[in-house]
Amino acid sequence: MALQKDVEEQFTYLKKGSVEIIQEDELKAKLERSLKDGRPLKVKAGFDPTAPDLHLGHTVLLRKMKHYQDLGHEVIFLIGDFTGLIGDPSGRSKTRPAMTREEIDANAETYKEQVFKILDPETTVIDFNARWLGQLSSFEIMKLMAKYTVARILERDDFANRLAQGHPISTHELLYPLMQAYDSVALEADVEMGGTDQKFNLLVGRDIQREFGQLPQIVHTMPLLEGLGGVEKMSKSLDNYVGITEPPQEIFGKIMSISDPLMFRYYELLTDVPQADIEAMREQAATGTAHPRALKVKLARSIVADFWGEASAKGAAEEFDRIFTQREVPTDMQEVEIALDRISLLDLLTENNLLPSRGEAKRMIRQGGIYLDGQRAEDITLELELDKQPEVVIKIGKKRFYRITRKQG
RNA sequence: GGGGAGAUACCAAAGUGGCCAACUGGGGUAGACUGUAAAUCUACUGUCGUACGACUUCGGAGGUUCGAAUCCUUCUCUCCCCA
Repeated sequence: MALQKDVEEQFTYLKKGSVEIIQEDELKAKLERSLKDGRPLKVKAGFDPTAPDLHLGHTVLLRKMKHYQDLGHEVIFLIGDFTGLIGDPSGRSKTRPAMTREEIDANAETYKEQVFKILDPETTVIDFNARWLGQLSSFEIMKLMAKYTVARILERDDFANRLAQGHPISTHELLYPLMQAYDSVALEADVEMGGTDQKFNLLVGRDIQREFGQLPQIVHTMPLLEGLGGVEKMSKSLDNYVGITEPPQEIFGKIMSISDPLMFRYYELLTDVPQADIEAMREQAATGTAHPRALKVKLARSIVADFWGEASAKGAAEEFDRIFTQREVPTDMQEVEIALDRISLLDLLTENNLLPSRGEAKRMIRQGGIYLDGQRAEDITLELELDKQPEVVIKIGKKRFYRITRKQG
């Protein structure tokens, strides 16, 4: 397919949205050669198996990987099952807990199911680095370690910071960049992609490949997507993420809750809307010719459509409007069945894990955060009479709805 | 190997025998205002009881004391300096 496209055209397509390509002229040269020999480039990106669910942050990178595929290159989705045993120190101020074999396997499976929402299932190669890292003898590891110096490893931001702040660094963590670099050797990667936080690791890959007599890979970094709060990067552990398998309604709602500045950032990284159009929207929002809310709706729809299709996106938008603009009850909500005729509100909330403790539930009621069929619950001692009223809709906070029903039989 | 410092709730960080369920900041949650935006304001943020209150928490284990996050012993972990 696109191996016919000329080099400049490919390069422009690949560069869009990227933070850095090291070195640009080397990439062009590689594209040139690939075109001449009819041999696709090997593009590698490693994924840590800690997050069983992909979120929008990952899709920034995946979208770019897809671009390589669009051009006919070979994309290798590398699951770091071996390095996951170490725990990537990237962006961490603490040592990441190592995972068990079982956890890694389970997570890897989940990954495979999800990446194909973005990547082409026909051409994507999925690999595991335990395949070669697990085979290395301690002698070979020593030889690998001999190829790099402690000072250079400690240059890395994460390590330098942790050292400066007196946080512990375990010795095995120092090996992480070398292991990842060796992946590139084993795969003979032409390009390695990653978030900007990966820059150091990716660069080590170049050095180590050179040591092994290979042409150094191109380092291609993408921005890190900010999480819903807009400050920290999107991550599962911070719970500020939008998972790509989440239901349309959830995704839509989460996107609607982001701030305006963040919305434009998301436009840049999560849609194919051209940069010029984004700037125009920014202008319109600032001058009041367009309501920011409308722009956000458009963004939310676009993202939902990526994973669930246009129809679901439309449905999600309508549902959102119904609940939050017209303040009606959602059409679908989680059901909770109760096998009692009477139950106190507190028991209901805590025994079904709607809230973590009775104290929390009381607090919510006192603060006016609990609604029953649209009526604010004022009384902590309130009892529901399910024998008289077998169905009641309970709203917790702004966004959580449950349908409570009397269990029959 | 030697010497010193430290481990407090989600994070940071006070507290060094009773006034400590533990200052303060951040984060989070709820409410007001809104566009489920931002900013702002208010409240809450260990468990249990409607509540006066009770109970369990300050790295682990043991001890001293009427009483311990605070003192002692020991264990685990971390950082710094010297070699």
